[in-house]
This record gives sequence, C-alpha cells and structure tokens, in this order.
Amino acid sequence: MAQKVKLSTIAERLGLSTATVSLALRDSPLVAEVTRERIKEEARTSGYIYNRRAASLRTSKSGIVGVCVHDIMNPFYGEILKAIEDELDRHRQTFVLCNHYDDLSKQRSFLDTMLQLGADGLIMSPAIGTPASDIRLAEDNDLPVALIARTVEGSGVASFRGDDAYGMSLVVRHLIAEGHRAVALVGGTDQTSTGRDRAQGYRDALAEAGIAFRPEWWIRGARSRHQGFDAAAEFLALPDRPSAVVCFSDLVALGLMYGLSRAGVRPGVDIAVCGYDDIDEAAIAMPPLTTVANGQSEVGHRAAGALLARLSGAPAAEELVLIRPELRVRQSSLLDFGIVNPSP
Amino acid sequence: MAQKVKLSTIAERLGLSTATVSLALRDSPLVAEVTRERIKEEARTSGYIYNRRAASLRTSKSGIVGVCVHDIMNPFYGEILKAIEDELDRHRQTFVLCNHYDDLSKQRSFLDTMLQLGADGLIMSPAIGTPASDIRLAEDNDLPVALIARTVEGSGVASFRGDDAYGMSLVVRHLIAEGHRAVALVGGTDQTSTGRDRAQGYRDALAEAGIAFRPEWWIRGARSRHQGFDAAAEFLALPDRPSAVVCFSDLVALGLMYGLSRAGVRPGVDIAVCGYDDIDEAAIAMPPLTTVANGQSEVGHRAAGALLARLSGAPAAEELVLIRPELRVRQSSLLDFGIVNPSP
DNA sequence: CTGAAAGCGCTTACAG
DNA sequence: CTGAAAGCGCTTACAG
Repeated sequence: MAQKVKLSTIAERLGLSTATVSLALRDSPLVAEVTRERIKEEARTSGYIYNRRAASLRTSKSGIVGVCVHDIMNPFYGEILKAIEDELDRHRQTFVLCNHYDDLSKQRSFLDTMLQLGADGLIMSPAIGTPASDIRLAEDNDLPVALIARTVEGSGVASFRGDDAYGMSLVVRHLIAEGHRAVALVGGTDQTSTGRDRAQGYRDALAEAGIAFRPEWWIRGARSRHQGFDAAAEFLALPDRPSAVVCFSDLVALGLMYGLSRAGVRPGVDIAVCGYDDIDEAAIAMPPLTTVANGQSEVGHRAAGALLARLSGAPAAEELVLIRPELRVRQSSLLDFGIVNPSP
Repeated sequence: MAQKVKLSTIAERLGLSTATVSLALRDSPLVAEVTRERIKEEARTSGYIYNRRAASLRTSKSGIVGVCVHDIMNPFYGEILKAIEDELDRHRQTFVLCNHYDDLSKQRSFLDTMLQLGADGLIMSPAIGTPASDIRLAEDNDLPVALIARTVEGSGVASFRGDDAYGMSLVVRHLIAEGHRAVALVGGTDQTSTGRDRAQGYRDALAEAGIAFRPEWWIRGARSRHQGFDAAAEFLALPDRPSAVVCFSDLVALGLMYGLSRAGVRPGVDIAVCGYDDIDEAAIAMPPLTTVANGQSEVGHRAAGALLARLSGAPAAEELVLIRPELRVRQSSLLDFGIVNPSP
C-alpha cells in the first residue's frame, strides 16, 4: 500500500497545522467554513483513515461498549442484544460482544480486555458465581457496568430484568385455573437469580392454591432446547405423572415438546406445556406455546439507555429495574386444542 | 478512583526504567529472572492495567479480529462463530462481532470502525451486493480479509464455504430415489452465492433425472424460521402440489413444518420435507429432519486458521475452499415414518 | 542485563 | 480563525 495518510499528511499538503485539521474533521465551528471544506475534501480524496487508538489514547474515550452474556445464540439474549445494538448504534458506539458460557475465567478475561481497550462501558448478564469484586474492579477503573437478566449481590450497580417470580406465578396460576393440580417445573437452576426467582414464582402460585410443593416435580438443569428434549424422558418416568408442565424457558419447552411427541405424548392434547420468554418461535410452534412475554426488548433498551446516560455524566444509581411480564395464552396449555390428527 | 498505575509508575517505584518494565511484563528473557518477578509482583499488587491502545499505537498490532455476518442469532452462523471464537481464543485475539442484516451501509460502517481501531484481520460473510472495492479497501489498508459462506467476485481474497450445489443435489437425488418426481424448493434468493448455488444443485439433480424445472416450484425469499412458516400457505396453494419439498435451510424447513402441521398436512407422513445445514435442532425435531451437514465448524476453523496464518506472515492466497457436505437422512423425508397419532 | 530517548497519531490548552 | 507544543502510555532500536 501507499504511504499512510494521517492528520499531518493532510496538514502539510494544505499548508495548515494538525490542530486545524483535527478540529475541522470534527466539524468544529472554530474553523472557517471554507477551510473546513478544503480539509474534508482532501481527507476524502486521499483515503485518510482516522486513527481511533491515537485519539482514544489522548481523550480516554474509546467509543466501545462491551456486552457479555451467557450465549448470544440463545434467542432470549438475542432480543435483548438487538435492543442494545439499536440503542448503541444511535449513539455511534461500537458494540463488542462476548459469550461467557458461565465460565468465570472467560468472563474475567473479557473484562480485562475491555479495561485494556479503555472501553467506555459494559453491559453484562453475569456468569454464575460472579464475585461482586469483579464488578467493582470495572467500576473502580472508570468502566461503568449495567447488569441485565441477572443480579450480583453487593455489586452496587444497576440491574435490569423481568420480574421472574411474578411472571412464573402467572403461568402456574393459569394452569391451576385450567384445572390442573399437579404441575411440574422443568429446567432452570438454583445457581442463577433467574432460576431461583422463577422457581420461587412456581412455589408461590402452588402455595396460593393450597398445593404442596413436591421436590420430584422440579426436574432441574435444562436450559437449552436439547436439554429440554432430554428432560422429556425424565418427566415421563415420574411416578404420578403431572398433567401439566411449566418450563424454565421457551427453548426448554420447545425441546420438551419434541421429546414428548416422539414418545407419543401429545403436548396440548395429552399434557399442558408452558414456556417462558415469548420468543418469536412460540407463536408459530406446533402447538402454539403458552408463555410469558418477558420484555426482553425493554430490558435491552433500558439497560443501554441507562449506561449511555452515565457516559454522558449522569450519576450512577444502584437500582433494580423490574420489567412487568405478561401471560400469553396459546393452545399448548389448553387441552381441548383441536390438533390436526395424523392417523398411522 | 486512586491515581492510575501505568508502566512508569511501576518503574519509578522499583527504581527501574519503563523499558525494563515493559520487557519484563511481556516475559522477555532480556530481563533478569529476579527483576522480572519483582516487576510482575508490583504490577499485580498495584492493580496495573495494561493500556492496549498505547501499545497498539506503537506496534500497530491491536489483537482485534472483526467478524461480520448476516445475523449471529441464526444457528447456521452460530456454529461457524463458535469455531472461529475457539480458534481466536487460542491465539489470544479479541473477537469483535457485528450483524450487517444485509445492509451495506451497516457493513461498511463496521469495516470503517475496524480500520480505525487498527484491527488485525476481518472475517466476513459479505452482505448482499458487497462491492469488491470494499474488500480491497480493507486489504489495501493492511486489514486482511477472509470470507465465509458467501463469495464476492473479483475481491481476490480467500473464501471458505460448503459446496452448496453439490450438497443440494444430494438431497434432491435422495428424494427422487424415494420415488418423488415433483419436488419444490422453498426459500433462498438469487442475490447470494449461497442461494444461487443451492438452487443450481436443485436444478442439476432434477435435470439429471430428466425432470423439467418448473419455475412455480421455487418459492423464493424465505430465509428464517418465520418466513418458512409463512411459505407454507404459498406452498399449499400450488396447483399441482408437489409431494416433496427441499428448503434453503433447516430453519426454513422447521418453520415450514410448523406451517404445514398447522394446516393439517403432516410432514414425514403426507409430504416429504428436507432442510439444509444440519443444525443441532434437526435431529430432535418432530419429525426428525433430513438435511445436509454443511461443515460449519470446519468452515469456521479453516477461515480463522487461514487468517491467523496470514497475521503471522504467511502470504495471502486467493483460494476457494469448498467443504464437502454430507446427506443426513431422517424421518421427515421417509413417508412411511410411523408418526404418533393424535386424535382430536 | 538495564536505561535514555524517540515516536506511534491524535487532541487540547494556550498564544497570537 | 490558525499554529506551536506538549502529552496520552506504551515499545523499540540504540548505547552502555
């Protein structure tokens, strides 16, 4: 390639100083209109590339926001990420994405990278077991953090998520209202706040109806479609098989429905199945899936919005923002659903 | 926060020069073992954060590799990205991800950002209509590019993808062998190399069997699960409804199967359906989906590997690396599949 | 084995 | 309205 064009190249060619060129390229009114145009024209034709590292070294603003979640491929995060992306794009911030797969050292190394790159902010759904000190490390080094979906006790930073306990209680109440007394819970774990809160909502709704919680009715662990599929066997082996299941997430529910169908048990006919999150697929699934709309898009927008506000100087606020979820009833939980009937 | 610790802080405290500290932190054998340990200890206890912008400005290596695809939420890209992530992690490169959603200006602005940040390399699945000049711009500014999944004519850079024409011909031949003469193609577009190649494989296999291509049998456009679902209505409205369908992707096939089931047409019983990509879900779907394993993981590994090799000084090679796909036959294409029989 | 000095490409007071 | 100069925090020849 040819000799690299930099600010000083343009300045020399035009007989100006780098200060003037720098100001002009950023549209400063300090530079006369004509001069500004000449400079921009030269920058354009010479193929000048702005060196953000140099600028960032000087200004200690990088224009980078890091985003770290369990798994970007999970549609639950997908919708949050779209909202964040949208918000950051509008503010011309670059979006650096990372999966931590609940591996603390992977998350920590991402955090270190962000510190080293001088990122302006961080949005994260913290990995299981994230110590508050990791969050403090970022905050103490001028890297403001906003949490999504999960909370870290004692971190002292704002956190944005759906009201999982309330949302889960909505589904379970719905099933009870449909006449079910035996309702299983499939998936989730005690190790995340999401898992704990959703399980709590499940227990609360049972208790409210005077139904005793039975530990064997919670089949733990599943968080992916595949794990939901695998959980079907375990569910079907339960001694008094419940007539309804609520799942930790839509993904788990969709996998479970595949597993049940394969075993000859028809979701929406022989058994009521509900999910959680209301991902796009829920409405077109077969049968269409009853679930809880979890406000992912709002979570993303508000978290990004709050972070951007802090970047523009707003004070940090420790707050827990709970988005109110809504029940979406579809055929998977209504056992009279007239599913089309294949005969063998 | 306290005063920021930098190289010179450590140097002062220890009565050494910044040169020695810099070398020690990067494990240079030029620095005596004891000195090195003292320096590292001090860095650790003082909470020193390495400033990569400064280093990068000096060395013009950033440790960043940009990755830009149509949509990271699509499991097809998901598997490629996992492989790339894996490869880059091993080489301690930071992974900056971006969706372009086939929007050229979004892709271009990502490219500009990577140039400005001094990224070391770029892996992209180019947006529809990407001009070769965009790729040249990167290459001419010391930003090596590797293409995945799609090709850009005249770009002169290496490209890694499955052999889509061959793979699609495998599925169609399979359906013909199963006795089908009327096979529809659902989804894809003429605008991507992937779409063109898969459509070509479809035509080739028909021609080979002496079956004339009928334009109305290609229902174009669908590339997502939802679009596949929507395409079901269009397919069912065809005058002489074909007895089999191949889809542009598994996602389209899975959506189509939802749509067909809802209309009372049973995939794997009343109609044969095939996908393409062999994503995780294909094997557990109901019915399990016949598809083509497309080597996504190999595509990712090889593309990242080739890029990393260039970063370590290997010469650029314009080459097209075609991964050989494999047919995976499952029940969705075998009409005698004993699907469990819900009655209303 | 260690140090003094220059320089990566910007921006920012400060002068004029 | 424009310029000269310092400095962001590193690394890299070059000396010793």
